Amino acid sequence: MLRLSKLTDYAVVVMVRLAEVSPGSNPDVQTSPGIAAATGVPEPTVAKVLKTLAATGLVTSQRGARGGYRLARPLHEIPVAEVIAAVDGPIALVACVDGSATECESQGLCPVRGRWDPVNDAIERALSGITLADMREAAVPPMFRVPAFLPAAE
Amino acid sequence: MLRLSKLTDYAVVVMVRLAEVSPGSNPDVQTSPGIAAATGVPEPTVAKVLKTLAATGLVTSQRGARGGYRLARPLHEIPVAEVIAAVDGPIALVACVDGSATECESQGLCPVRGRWDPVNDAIERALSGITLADMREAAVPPMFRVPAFLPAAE
DNA sequence: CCAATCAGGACCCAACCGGTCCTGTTACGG
DNA sequence: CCGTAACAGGACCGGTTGGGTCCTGATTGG
Repeated sequence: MLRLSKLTDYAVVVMVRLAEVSPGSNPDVQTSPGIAAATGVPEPTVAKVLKTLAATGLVTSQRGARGGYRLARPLHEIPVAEVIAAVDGPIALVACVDGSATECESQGLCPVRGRWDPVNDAIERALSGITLADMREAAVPPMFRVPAFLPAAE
Repeated sequence: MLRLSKLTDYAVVVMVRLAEVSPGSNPDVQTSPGIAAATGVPEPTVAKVLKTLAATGLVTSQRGARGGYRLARPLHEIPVAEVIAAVDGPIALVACVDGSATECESQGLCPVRGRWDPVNDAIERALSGITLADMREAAVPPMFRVPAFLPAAE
């Protein structure tokens, strides 16, 4: 249940990687192929995710040669809710949440008419309280952290 | 995002209807066709949902002639989380939550290894705090409440 | 004994998601 | 000034999964 798309998962991975950018290294931006190599996520998918994130302003992009992506804000200022909303669309568990009044065919007797709203709100709040920084800190013991290498393909 | 299946929505509708059972009327159980007629949800779908709910013990069933379904517990004792878990399976946002260690192909560098757990837990808690009774009370002004009639089909 | 109703499958269709690719457009660097 | 590297933003296609229907038992009341 509550299946959120794999793309969202990738988005988190990519953004965390974006934050782990070489401390004071050459460029302050990272390219799609670079991130793909570092994370193991297929390159086209990385590009797609990055483009989506850039469209919503979660990351900023630098076009042209020597271009790349960069975090718009530090990890601890980015709630998971924003990432999810950016990739998967707005937080909404069921089809008839608010906007679409024309949806319900049996509108007269639909007993949940907007009833999921408190649930949505509760989840929204829960998700807004967790930032990407929290996700980086938590879980995974440091011993499992890999420095980021490996060409991913073959 | 966070798309939960339409079946879950139906489940809530059906269970609320099950609770709105005629106060002290003829049978204390309701049949699938009856609920379908009252809610507008297609009858086979209602039957399917009811069977699933019965399998998880959220509703009890009476077989044979004059049989039907009945709530196992009052609405205010049933958190939405239980309904969701019953219909849509366990609460898990991403594929690699805990059990499956063989999932991650690029296991060595998967940077979110179990990182969604706190998020899952937060949602789980949020969902456990809301009961079906809350959903019935909230939203929808009483003026929109319909007594339940209409054969649904034509 | 018959009819009504639940039980539990199998099954099919459609929508959506994941993933790839292609064609601009921008800007750095020589 | 030109070539190249990288983002932008589509279109597109295939696989998976959920939504929905139906059929065949099993059970119980009249």
